[in-house]
Amino acid sequence: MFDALADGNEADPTVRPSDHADVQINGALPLAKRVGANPRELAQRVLEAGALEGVASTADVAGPGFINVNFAGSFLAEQLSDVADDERLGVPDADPSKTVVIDYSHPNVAKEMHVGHLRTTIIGDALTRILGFAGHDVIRENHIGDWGRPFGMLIEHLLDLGEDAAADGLTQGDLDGFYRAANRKFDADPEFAERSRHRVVLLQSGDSDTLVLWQRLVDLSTQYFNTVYDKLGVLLTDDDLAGESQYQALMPDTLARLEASGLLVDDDGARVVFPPGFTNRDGDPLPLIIQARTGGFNYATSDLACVIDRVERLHADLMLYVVDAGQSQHFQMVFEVARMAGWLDDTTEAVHVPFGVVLGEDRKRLRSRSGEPIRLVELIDEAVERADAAMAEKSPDLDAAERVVVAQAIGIGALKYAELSSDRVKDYVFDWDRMLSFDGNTGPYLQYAHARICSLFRRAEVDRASVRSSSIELGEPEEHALALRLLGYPTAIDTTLENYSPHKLCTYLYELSTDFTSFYERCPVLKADEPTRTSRLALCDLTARVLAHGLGLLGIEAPERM
RNA sequence: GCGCUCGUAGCUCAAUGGAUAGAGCACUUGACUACGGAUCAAGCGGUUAGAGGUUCGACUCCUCUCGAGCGCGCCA
Repeated sequence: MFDALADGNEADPTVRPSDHADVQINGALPLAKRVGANPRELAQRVLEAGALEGVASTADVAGPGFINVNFAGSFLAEQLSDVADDERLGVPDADPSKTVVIDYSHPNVAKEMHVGHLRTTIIGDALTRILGFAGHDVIRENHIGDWGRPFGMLIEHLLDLGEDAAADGLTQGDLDGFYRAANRKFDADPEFAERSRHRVVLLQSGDSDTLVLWQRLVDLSTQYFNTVYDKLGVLLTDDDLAGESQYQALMPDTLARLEASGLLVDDDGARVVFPPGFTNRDGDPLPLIIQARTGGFNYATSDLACVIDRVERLHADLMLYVVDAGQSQHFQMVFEVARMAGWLDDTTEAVHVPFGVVLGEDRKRLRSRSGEPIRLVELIDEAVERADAAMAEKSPDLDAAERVVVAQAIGIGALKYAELSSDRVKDYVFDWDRMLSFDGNTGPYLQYAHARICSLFRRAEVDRASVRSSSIELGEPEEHALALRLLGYPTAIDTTLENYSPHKLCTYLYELSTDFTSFYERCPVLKADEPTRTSRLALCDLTARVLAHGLGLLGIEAPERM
């Protein structure tokens, strides 16, 4: 629709929202500079070309050469009815569609899940849903920590406790207790420590009895993780498990391939690769250690094996690693080595999607009063309890069974939305009252806007599907603004995926909600005469659909009443 | 010491190099026997940590300084 600007001139075709009009078009400024013309005159010529006929109600040149456009109501209404008929709400299918492997959550076997896991799990899950809806082929990989030296002591501790007792503790969610007890014994009891070291050797050599015990630990832990995933409502299942153990067999080959490529260097008995540009404390080149002096492999090796596997077996075009920001140098080095070895290139890309720390009110890393990290399940349960208490107070007429379901949706939704609504790379302050507030950029506020629309339809006693194809008139400014916002959904998804930033989608949905409530205050729906009533119902219907859909992409439910 | 990330209203957060830096909370005021007030409208509040630079235009890009967090060789 703005071809006049592009016109083969490589002008910036960007159309963006503006305070001064529905949208502003800035392309005339850079274009004028390139061709040495006066930007205002150029913009004027663009307008006179007449491409906005039937689209704009007003279009004029402003400031240094912006083109301000206000859309004609009839044009917006036409676009809206196309979107209303579209299952995808106007969002096009990705072209090309990529195979995206996304690595997130990755808890450790026989260790508790904490707030850090909450971030990777929630952000990863939202990105999975958004990428999938956008039309990509998404493969989830939960790279659990199920291998390594601690497993010697964990297995011995399992034997000492007896399998049944151990199973009780682990499935009850006392993973830290189990781990700490094993660790204490390891430090205090030389005989236990010796058994543990021997057990590691057995595990690594593939001793079948040991593997059975190891598998038992893994099964108990993943069973527990699944209860957490279930509470959280995330997509991960056992099918997505791709633990470190699974890459052990690939590591000798990874080493061999690095050796064959000539990248591998012997350094003080260890086998390493020196990616350029990394230095250590003393200013010397910093190596990525592939094989330790002891002959053992490192997590760098495992991550490289992982890259190879994802590229060659899964045919990934894009690999996302939703891992805390503290790992960023590690990933830079791993990816650099993978590029040097030719496993990654311009068409096969690996991206670290980092996130910051969760802070307490004191702006320090969130801890419990005793200084321990807070267990994820406790956070989840408290979120639901707090939501339930709010329901009891504010919606006493909701029946008990429904309240249980809705409290889940609101509590979990609030928790997730708080994670997702600020820029993931920054640290964020955890605050129950703020996240559960019904005012501001929160989950409950968005859910409330949706529930109000559902309520409207219950009272209207009309079938939502029947108003869907009705024609829409945009008389009031609030209707116009809401329409414009609704048409912005595809762009919101696009910008969200540009940098894998779910908070962009959150911001869009929040703005949609505020636009809706402004409309709702100013424009009576049920009391309006026809055809305005039906037109407004159609606007409401589309708003609710976009809200519910967008929340769905964030992994958040949109209850019909609350 | 080196590297990465961050620094925006009192607080919590936004702002694909575009016009007068926007929201929510808090504070002040207005609307209501309410299509769910769990709301809406408005006011107050800024040297975007500081200094240079690039640009028609900088919170955004570059350089330096200050401050905070994290990482920096055989754990994962």
